[in-house]
Amino acid sequence: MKKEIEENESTNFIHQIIEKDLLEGKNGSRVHTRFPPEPNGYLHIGHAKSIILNFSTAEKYNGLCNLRFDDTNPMKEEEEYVRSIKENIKWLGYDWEDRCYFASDYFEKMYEYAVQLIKKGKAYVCDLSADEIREYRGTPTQVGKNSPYRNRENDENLKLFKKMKAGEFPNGAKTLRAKIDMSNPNINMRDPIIYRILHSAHQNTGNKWCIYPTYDWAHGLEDSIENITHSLCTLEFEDHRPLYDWFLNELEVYRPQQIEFARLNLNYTMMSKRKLNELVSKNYVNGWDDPRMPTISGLKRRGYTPDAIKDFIERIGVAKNEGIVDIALLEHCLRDDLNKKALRFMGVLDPIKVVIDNYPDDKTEELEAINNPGDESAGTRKVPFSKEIYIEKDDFMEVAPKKYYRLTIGREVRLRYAYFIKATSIVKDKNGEITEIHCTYDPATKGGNSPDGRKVKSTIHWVSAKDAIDANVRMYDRLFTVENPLGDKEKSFKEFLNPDSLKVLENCKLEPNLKNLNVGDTVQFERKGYFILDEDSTNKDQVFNLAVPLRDKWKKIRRKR
RNA sequence: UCGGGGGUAGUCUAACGGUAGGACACAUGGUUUUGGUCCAUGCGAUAGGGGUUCGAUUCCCUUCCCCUGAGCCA
Repeated sequence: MKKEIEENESTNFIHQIIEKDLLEGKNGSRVHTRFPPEPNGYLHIGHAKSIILNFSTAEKYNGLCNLRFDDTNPMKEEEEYVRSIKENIKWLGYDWEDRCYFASDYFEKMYEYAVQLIKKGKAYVCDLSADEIREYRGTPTQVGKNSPYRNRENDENLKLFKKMKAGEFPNGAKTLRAKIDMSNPNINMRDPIIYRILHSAHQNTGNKWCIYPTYDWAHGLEDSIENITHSLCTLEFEDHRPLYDWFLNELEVYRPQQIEFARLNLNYTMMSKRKLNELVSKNYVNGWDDPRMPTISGLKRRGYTPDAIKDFIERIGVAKNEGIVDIALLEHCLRDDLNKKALRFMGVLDPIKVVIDNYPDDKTEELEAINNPGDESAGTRKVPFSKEIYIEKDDFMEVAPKKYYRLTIGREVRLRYAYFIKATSIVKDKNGEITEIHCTYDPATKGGNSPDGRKVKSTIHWVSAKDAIDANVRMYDRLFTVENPLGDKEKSFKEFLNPDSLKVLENCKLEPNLKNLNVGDTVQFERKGYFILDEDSTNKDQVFNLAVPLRDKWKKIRRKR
């Protein structure tokens, strides 16, 4: 066991704690984690960090990880979110087996525990209003004062609590509070509320309950009931740990260990569920799975793979420093993964016609192309070639700057897997726009090799005009123009939305082999980037989403000038 | 000045008293039928000040900076 652990190179402070516990035989040397989402929104990449941490930690130590919905607030939660959360976790490649639980599964038990706490004299029913409770609570620098209801007899508390449960009081009329210490410097310990009255139907329990447990009361109990060993959560719950411990200790039940880590932040996007919701509801983006969204559904539709996301999460590590990770790392992980897996094709995104004057009018050749230069087992394919082809507009320049290696009048370049061609003349329309480039080809260079050994400065991609298939390609860019869209106190994040985050190219010409793709397949368009076939495709028209562009040295050179 | 947490290259992260290392980013060169990939090289950090020690990112003291907490949200 120990050897296994040492062989695994990735380490973080949580795993160090676990390994120490294992060595000491704590919890019977068992590891059991859980991922506890509230079903009140879609999961984002920040949640992916938690999912991957919890599931992979369990995996690493031969333990288990539960999926548990923390559904203690019926006002905000919906079945639809439960569905999407399950789907996202499965997509990431994790399996909770038969251990999908709901906080609401334990409502009865939680109620009994509350009764127990009352009987112990450690909880009381309070009649203070929300405003009054706030006043009595004090401030960080000022102690609170006891509620006038704090010293009710246990029997009266019990009676009242039963009436709360029976629905005899309106919302907000009463709460059940833990009796701890109104002068505790930790505000969470100043007689926290553990039950509130909410006459609201719950998606699981219907109208059975009109009192609902608060997070602090519910969460530790859920962990305890499920025999969780290590309860991993984000830093903002650090202040709640004393309360987590207090409840379980007072109840004298099994107490898991809560460990807090820093949540993930990414630049040029944001993780706020509420604000992401606003982008969706006000149509700044096209739904939760818009490929520009940092949601797991959005990432999936963008063309991200579970492997790339896992690799990313592994690389950023787990610590207690709150940092902002560069989204370039996420993109790198995707390229890294897709470079190994994606088949290459030629697609001209912004086409201009090239006529090869000395090529026979009606001839079509099938030329052999390599599917993945890094993976011989991916094989080869045939690509049709003919007299008229399309190339990218920016692969030709009438006046070529110094470091421009591509096609220009008089210069010879290679058409990938085809022939060397040399530009001879251009045709322009009345606006001075180039409409056609005329070239000659060298028949001896078939396949792209020159028998006389002459070199060419660049290789460009192309598509046979008469064989091309049409497609729409959605070019995505970062959603925001600034690293931290929430970082400006005066301006709304909406002012930093990138107006160019989506550009639709409607006249793309693709090699015919792409016809056989299925929705969700990801490919590389050579020299351009990785693209995924989107679900909006029809039999007639394919729609591709840019997942991530290839690194582009020429772009850098151009930018410098 | 109340409580809790945190400060290691531009970014994220390791080193647990013993050569400050890795990844991304950036830069330069090589290979290349993708200005991709790959390979090589370079750049570059312990917030400040004291102390303990043969030796401190690590332990102690102190100053500074950042985050977080006053929901019947989670």
